[in-house]
Amino acid sequence: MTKPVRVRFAPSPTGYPHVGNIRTALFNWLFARHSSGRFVVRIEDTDVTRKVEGALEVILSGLKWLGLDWDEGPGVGGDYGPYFQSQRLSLYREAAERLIRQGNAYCCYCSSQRLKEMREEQARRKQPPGYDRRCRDLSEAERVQKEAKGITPVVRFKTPFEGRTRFNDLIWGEVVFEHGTIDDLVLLKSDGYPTYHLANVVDDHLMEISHVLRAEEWLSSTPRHLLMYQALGFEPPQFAHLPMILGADRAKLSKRHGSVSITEYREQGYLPETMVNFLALLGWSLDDKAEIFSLAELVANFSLERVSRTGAIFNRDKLNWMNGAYIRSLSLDDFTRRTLPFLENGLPAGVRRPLSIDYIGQVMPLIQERARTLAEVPELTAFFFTDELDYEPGLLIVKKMDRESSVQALEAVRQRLSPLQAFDTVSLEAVLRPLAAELELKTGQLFGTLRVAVTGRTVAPPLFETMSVLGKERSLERVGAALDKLRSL
RNA sequence: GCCCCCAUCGUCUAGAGGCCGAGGACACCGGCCUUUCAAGCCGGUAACAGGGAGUCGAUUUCCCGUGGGGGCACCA
Repeated sequence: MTKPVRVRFAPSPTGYPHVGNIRTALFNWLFARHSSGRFVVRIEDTDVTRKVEGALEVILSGLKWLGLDWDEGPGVGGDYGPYFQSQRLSLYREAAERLIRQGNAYCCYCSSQRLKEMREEQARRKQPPGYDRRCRDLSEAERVQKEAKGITPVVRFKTPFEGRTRFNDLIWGEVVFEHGTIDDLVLLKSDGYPTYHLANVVDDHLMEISHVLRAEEWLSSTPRHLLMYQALGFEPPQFAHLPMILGADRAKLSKRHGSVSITEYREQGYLPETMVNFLALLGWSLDDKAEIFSLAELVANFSLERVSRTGAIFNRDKLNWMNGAYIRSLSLDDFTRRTLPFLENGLPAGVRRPLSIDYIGQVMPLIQERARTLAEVPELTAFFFTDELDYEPGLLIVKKMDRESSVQALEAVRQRLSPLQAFDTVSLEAVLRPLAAELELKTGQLFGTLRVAVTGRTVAPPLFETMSVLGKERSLERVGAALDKLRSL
């Protein structure tokens, strides 16, 4: 009989949620949901010195944003709590003490100064760094003496000198490590907090975690963990190490590569469904065709067998494309609703607030298929909201035209449009297209000039739609302003 | 330095001995559509790093090398 699937995402509140961490969370979540298992969030707050205030909240809100809900953990509780390691200190201490009693661990009194010098010396001699085990076989008398000096020891694991540990990683297959290459790692720090290694093993066991899905960077510490499971008499979970997410230079994705926090993508106007889909495809694929997956489709199709072993570069171009595709697939209402906060934030301060929902509703259809991120919508649509257009007058003179012909064209436009009753796209086209012919201009010339007059830019949404949304009065005002600019040239 | 791992277009990847003179997607380049830009449609450029072994036959198996990554903290 197989044990029920229980997986966990175990972030450390030492910084904002890196997309790599989020990808790990996503895969854990997908695996749990696919196998009707439980997804646990456990907070690994054992590094007091690196703790970042507010990071926890950001991590959790990031998960919520993406739709990754958890069955046990912060805010929801569960039968295996507490879910903060800082509240489980006695459990780790007990485990460490037991290991000492059993002869699997020992107190180490070496100062961090000595350890540092030792590592430097090892580096100088081009030897692999590692603890030299000076305290491994201290006599009782020596220990008493050290204690008398007031030194608070750390607890180290007694890694066997001989033998090897092999395990079958669900993604990497069989992996073997010689014990001789593993030093005596610290289990309990001198401040009484456990290291990741100890806390992880103890908690994964106590929380009955069945599968550990974590990044590849943990692969080489897995044998240490296995050794600890063995010493503690715990049955280890199954391990699956996920490929790394890389920067453009193929190194582990980090700050210097630009945006790495999921919150930055949120702020930059990427949709959660884009991030989920994109991250899922970094290291996992279904077949040789499918690119766009909803969360539900991912749940239905996810499997570890289809996770690759190769690190994947985070490709911003593809992310942008995908976000554009998702934006286009949104209903107009949904698109508008999601864009609203970005408009509130991004439109020039001079634009009167509150923004008119009705007016925005008219603008949004013109921009939806052109936006790649929500954050660029304000920039793309600013001319709809501002009264004064600030642009280079020269832009009004398009290809094969000069100042005179441009003035003429805009004057003609003004004359023909002034008496218009209906200012809809059909009426506008019915007037302006013939006008171009009449003026012996290509439509591109007339419309190009007019586009600049009305929007202040050469690239904009379709002209007639734009003018229709702006309305007759404002459109003609802008034509007038353009004429002034041209004449002052 | 030591240990572990990885290796198909620029990027994400499909490919589990003949279906591959290698497929899809992004990006890029053409073309169509078109009032600009997008979107859409059509087409194109572009990869199995190298060397052995084994096989009737290797992108696909094994070995060697090469390149890359990860780890080696009282950080996770």
